[in-house]
Order: sequence, then C-alpha cells, then structure tokens
Amino acid sequence: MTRQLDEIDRALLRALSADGRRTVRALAKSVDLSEPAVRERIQRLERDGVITGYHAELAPAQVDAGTAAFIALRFDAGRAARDQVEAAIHREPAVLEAHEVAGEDCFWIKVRVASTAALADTLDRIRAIPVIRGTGTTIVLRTVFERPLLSAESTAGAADEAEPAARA
Amino acid sequence: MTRQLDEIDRALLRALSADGRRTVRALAKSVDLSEPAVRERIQRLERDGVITGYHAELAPAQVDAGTAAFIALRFDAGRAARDQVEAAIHREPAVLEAHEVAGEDCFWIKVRVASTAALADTLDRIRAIPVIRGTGTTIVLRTVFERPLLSAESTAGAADEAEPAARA
DNA sequence: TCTGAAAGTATAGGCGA
DNA sequence: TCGCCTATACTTTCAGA
Repeated sequence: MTRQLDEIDRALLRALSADGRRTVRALAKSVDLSEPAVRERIQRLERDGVITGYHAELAPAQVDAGTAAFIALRFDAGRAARDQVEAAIHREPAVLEAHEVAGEDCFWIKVRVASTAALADTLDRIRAIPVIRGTGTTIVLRTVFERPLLSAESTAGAADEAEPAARA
Repeated sequence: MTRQLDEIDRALLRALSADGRRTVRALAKSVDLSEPAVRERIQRLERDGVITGYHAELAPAQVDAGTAAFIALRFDAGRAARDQVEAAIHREPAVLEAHEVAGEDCFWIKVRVASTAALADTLDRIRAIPVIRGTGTTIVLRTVFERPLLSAESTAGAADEAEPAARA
C-alpha cells in the first residue's frame, strides 16, 4: 500500500520533517497551493501512514540521557526466544531503537542513559533475560549528528526551508 | 548549563515528545496549570535548548528509505582526517546518524536508503573519501522499534497520554 | 490571571480538468 | 469524479493590564 507521492507531497514531507510545527498557512505559501488543499494532502499523508507522528526533539544531556551506547545481543534461536527478548527490551525505557541485523548477532539496540553507571544497570537487566546468550557493548564517545528522515534532501528549486522552529 | 527540571517540566517534555503538536491548552489541562504558565515553561525549555526542535515522523518505507544499515568507519588518525570524514558523511543524505565510538572503529553511522543497490552506491561514495581506511557494514533485516527520548517513561500518576497525534 | 486582538485551523459549497 | 479554490465560522495563541 505504498502511495505514490508527487513533488508537492515530498516538499510537504521535507518541510514537516524539518519543522513539525510549521503551520498549514506557511506550508501552503511555500508550495503555492491554498490552505485547504494543503491540509487535505497532509491529512491523507497521515491517514495513509506516511506521516506516523509528530515529536519534540530533546537534548539528551538535559533529560538524563547524555550517555549513549550500542549493544549487540545474541540469544537462543527460535521465535519464542526472539519474542521474549523483544518484549523485555521494549520495557526498558533506555532502549530507543532495536534492530534485527544480519550476521552473528541477532539484535542491535541503541540505549541512552544518564551515566555509565546507569548503563551498567541496564546491561545487567538485559543480561538477566533468560534466553540471552551474550552481549557486546560499544560506547558512544560523542554523537556527531542525528537528523530526521528527508531533512538532508536538497530542496531543489524551492528556495525556502530555514530552520529551528520554535512555536509560532 | 544544565537546567533543573521539575516534575511539571518533565511531564511537558514527555507529552511533547510523544505528540509534538499538542496544544498549549491541552498541555495546561494535563498538568493543571494555566495556559500562560505552560507557554512560559515551554518557551523557556526551547530557549534553554532542552527542546531543540519539532519533527514529523515518517514511515521509512514510504519515502525511499526502507533499507537500513549500520556502517563502521575506520580512518586515518588526527583531527584533519576526522573533520574531513565528518563533512563528507554529513553531505550524504542517507546518513541519519553519526557517532564517534570507543574501540577499533572510529565512527558508526546509520544509513537509510531505498534499496540494497542504493546502499552500494552510498558505500562507494563513502569508501572514496580519501582518508577512509576501511568500512564494515551491518544490514538491518528488520527494525523492531524506534522511539523518541522519554516516550517510554512511565507517566506515573498523570493518567493521560494516549497516542498517534494527528493535527488537532 | 484575565481579556481582546491576531493568527491559525476547520468546514462548506462551487469551479474546472 | 477528483482535486483545488474562495469564503466563512471556529479554535488557539499571544500581549497588555
């Protein structure tokens, strides 16, 4: 059910990806359509699951999440074990991403915690999941950058898009 | 310059992290403060860099980003080489995250592209950066979940927070 | 904390491809 | 029929007392 997106849809997605609070009015101006037309499109993008939500981006260090790490997980074969691991890591608030990867490891997860001590605690709880057979932790010394999907796409032609956001 | 956040600030951050478009009115109701008081707090959180932006979340598969991979980069020692790599990968739209990590590898980056063919192209360009000495790619077979900071925190007490969002 | 003005959002009805 | 437009009613935000 992959909708076909035209250039206007993509421009709206780029704009909302960069600034999720941009007003319909501003969007309408930048794509040169009327407000109702733009609202229509955005609602369709939401309904069709192209836009899956809107979120504030927070500075990790300011919300007790200044320490990041990737953890590779190896665990017993079989769907039951995998489901158990998924449920357990989903319950850990520090785990922000979980990916099933090719290769020897089964999962790679990204965690953000307040300190290395907190990382140790999280790691202890993960190692305590019964089916887990091993973990490998890679500490992040510095996050160079993180950005949302599409935000780096060239705006090719439409010379708008500035930055930050700030409510209104 | 780490601001001290009280429980109300944290509740606001949780709410905006889960739904970046929630209105001041709704937020005010959920934390039981007046609207101006809440607006005040949010503006301060933005000014102080706790909230660094607002973004729409997009379904990767629908925007030519259905294939994810992590790439470990090894490159020449020294600040000049590092700066060069940073600049080069920042120019690659497919690179969504870049982290300097402890261990043998220098950087770990996360990429999202349309296909494995596109991944090969991206990888070629990265390998072509002069100072790069080696890469190691780990393909993501399936992303189990991804979530924003704070979104998994228990709402402890305030029984609100539902979901998706959708403009108004 | 409240109130009025300004800005933004939603809905309806009509036009043209 | 579908997508866009104009016009109007409504909600939210914001500044000053």
